[in-house]
Amino acid sequence: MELRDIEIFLALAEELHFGRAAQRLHLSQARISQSIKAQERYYGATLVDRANRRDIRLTPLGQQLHADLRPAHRALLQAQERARRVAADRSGAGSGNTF
Amino acid sequence: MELRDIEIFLALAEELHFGRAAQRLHLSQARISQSIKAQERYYGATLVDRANRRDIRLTPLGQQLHADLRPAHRALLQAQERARRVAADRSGAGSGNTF
DNA sequence: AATGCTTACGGGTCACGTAATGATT
DNA sequence: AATCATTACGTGACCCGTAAGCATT
Repeated sequence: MELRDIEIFLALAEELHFGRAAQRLHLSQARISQSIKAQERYYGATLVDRANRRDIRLTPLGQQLHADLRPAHRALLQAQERARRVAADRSGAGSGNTF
Repeated sequence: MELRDIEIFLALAEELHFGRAAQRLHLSQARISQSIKAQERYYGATLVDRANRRDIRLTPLGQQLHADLRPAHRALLQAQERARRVAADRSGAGSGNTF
């Protein structure tokens, strides 16, 4: 269970469509399916209800997971982005040297 | 940059010692070094100050990153754990069936 | 038959350990 | 020389795409 899988789940949860989730992440449809399947094994329950082929839906567990995971993932990205920005500022402009 | 790297950084930030961080995660010392080096490339700055061999220290950027990353990572783990718990409850006890 | 998810299969990448090297006390 | 971090190198694992399969409209 790595960050990439979490991003795949979040994309699917928001697109509610394997193909569009794949497009959004520049991945194959198969990869989305593989990852979701693995995550469902990991959690021990289905996250996505594939009843209709027209539009899939999240199970209650999937909805809960999405609600919990999204802000946490966002916070993680922001922490990284902030660090990169600070690093760029330090090395680029500033007082003229690095220490 | 995946979850495992973040965990390695967090362990090192708290242990302030490559060997102990390795023990804590059941990894080799070399792996810690490799991962931290990769992350420093990723962020474009040093995160750890290796001045003294006795005890290493986080750079200011490293401290900031740790402060930001730790709660985000914690939230992520909790989201996963909560989902697993719910899944276990649903399949185990309950009203007697799954739908 | 067209659309869309899944399964099978193969390859390139990389996480990781072991071993060797380097630096500091 | 003992301790601790880094570098070199090889291997097993897994991410991912392509292709084939299966189900629904």
